[in-house]
Amino acid sequence: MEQHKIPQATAKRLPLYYRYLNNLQHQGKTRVSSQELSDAVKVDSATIRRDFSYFGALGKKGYGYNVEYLLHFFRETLDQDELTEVALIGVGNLGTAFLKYNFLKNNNTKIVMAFDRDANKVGTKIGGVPVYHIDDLEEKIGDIHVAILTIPASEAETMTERLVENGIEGILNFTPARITVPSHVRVHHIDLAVELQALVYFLKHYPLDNEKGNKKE
Amino acid sequence: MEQHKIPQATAKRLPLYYRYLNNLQHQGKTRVSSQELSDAVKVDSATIRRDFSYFGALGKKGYGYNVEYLLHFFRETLDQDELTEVALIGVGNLGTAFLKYNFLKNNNTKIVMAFDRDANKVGTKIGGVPVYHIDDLEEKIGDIHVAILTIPASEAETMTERLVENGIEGILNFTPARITVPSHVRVHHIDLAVELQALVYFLKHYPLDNEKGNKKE
DNA sequence: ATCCTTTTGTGAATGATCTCACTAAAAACT
DNA sequence: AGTTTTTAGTGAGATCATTCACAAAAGGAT
Ligand SMILES: NC(=O)c1ccc[n+]([C@@H]2O[C@H](COP(=O)([O-])OP(=O)(O)OC[C@H]3O[C@@H](n4cnc5c(N)ncnc54)[C@H](O)[C@@H]3O)[C@@H](O)[C@H]2O)c1
Ligand SMILES: NC(=O)c1ccc[n+]([C@@H]2O[C@H](COP(=O)([O-])OP(=O)(O)OC[C@H]3O[C@@H](n4cnc5c(N)ncnc54)[C@H](O)[C@@H]3O)[C@@H](O)[C@H]2O)c1
Repeated sequence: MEQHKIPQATAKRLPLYYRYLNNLQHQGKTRVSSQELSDAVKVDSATIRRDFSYFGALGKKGYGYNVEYLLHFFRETLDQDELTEVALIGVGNLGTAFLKYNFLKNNNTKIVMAFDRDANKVGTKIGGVPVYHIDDLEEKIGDIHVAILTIPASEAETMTERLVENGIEGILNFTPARITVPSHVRVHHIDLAVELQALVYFLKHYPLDNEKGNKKE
Repeated sequence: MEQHKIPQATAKRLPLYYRYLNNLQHQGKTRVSSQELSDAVKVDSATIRRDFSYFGALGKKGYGYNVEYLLHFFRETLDQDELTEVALIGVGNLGTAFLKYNFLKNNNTKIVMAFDRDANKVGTKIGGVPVYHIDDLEEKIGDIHVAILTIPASEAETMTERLVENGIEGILNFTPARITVPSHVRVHHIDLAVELQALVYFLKHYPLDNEKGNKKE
């Protein structure tokens, strides 16, 4: 609850850095420069150095960064040791895919329960995660504070109210609905149809160069 | 290939506006104010007016915007009449979910074919979309220029090269790998594990207000 | 026709993020 | 030990995006 100084843009890149540093460590690399990192994660090297600098001087001039040290540092900063439990609401196409995916790899989050209103799904386990009836939400949710929302858009608003009443403070919303929440609740929207449409729009209206080279975003 | 003036941030919101305006029309509404729109899509009303203003004066002072006219205008701007065909690479958990989802609702994009290397999947149809063997990519891809990538991260770099050689210019990448592409190719990353981790990070480190009200992002 | 209300469109201020370009420190080399 | 090379950290400026706040236009009412 401390660091107010880290820009949101930086915070969003931290998990990315963290994951790549993990890869490096598994490969046995002990040092890395901002330029190498830049090539790998496709973020400008100056931006990477700036990002790291918000946490103090983590590197050594003329040497780069020590992978081990950086990882150790980020593990603390990103609370990697502390597991955050997540509930998934709506075991449909998308929800099922998430349940089968192991978010725990390089990650400190775990889906520990799922809810649906379809009696055929209730009682089963998908990817090791138990599926409960949505009517039992109040009973089962415990002190989980993060939810993934993968129900039809028409259900989103009502469900959100219910989730918030039951202590949810963070929602990853895959529904196209733009849900309304009290100000202490944080919602991140991932709108796949919009992403696809935006990509197509950029392709048509923002022509890129025609030569070799790299571009991000 | 004209409007260079529209900020990327604006371009990304256009599909969102478009979809909501469609809803309004189906509800029979003929006019809408920037404030109403703001409440619905959770974007500041001044931002909405600014966004629209890049396209000229689309509204009337003291009245708002005519839904029909705005829709007509966006339909042209977003090339809604022109269907963009998309290929999906990797019919696994996530890929299957996308195939079963109808992106065409309020949308001008359609997944028309999928590829996998798993013989059990090849030859089937999922959500009406034929699944071909990845070896037949060159033969089947035709002049599709947009691909959705849902294969394992380890395959991403090689597959990307292959896609680009076969005319792909836009990639929606769900793989954690940050792929390298020539500069005429556009990649949008959607990294679900990062999104989840970022949400958790924000929850822990960026406490929000404690009272009632709305907040976006 | 006049007045009051609504709501756009936008100049200017603010805020956020990114990037250049340089200093200084450490490493690597000779 | 001295020289060269590498590379972090950062001040300052550039770029991009959001928001304020208000004049002007149009609608609606009487
Ligand atoms: N599948 C995709 O590729 C995709 C793409 C973009 C957006 N989305 C959005 O993601 C959401 C889920 O999509 P999907 O394809 O998985 O849909 P789906 O219909 O396959 O799954 C929805 C699930 O939610 C359950 N459900 C419905 N109402 C519920 C309630 N009140 N409480 C608990 N469970 C309830 C249903 O039983 C079903 O299992 C939708 O809002 C959709 O618009 C999906
Ligand atoms: N499922 C999720 O919720 C989730 C979440 C975050 C990220 N991801 C990422 O999305 C990607 C796909 O995830 P998934 O869960 O669907 O994986 P998956 O293993 O279920 O599916 C991968 C599919 O790709 C196919 N494939 C593998 N190599 C191929 C190749 N060279 N050519 C063609 N097809 C090939 C496989 O046969 C399989 O059907 C992964 O990179 C994963 O990290 C998935």
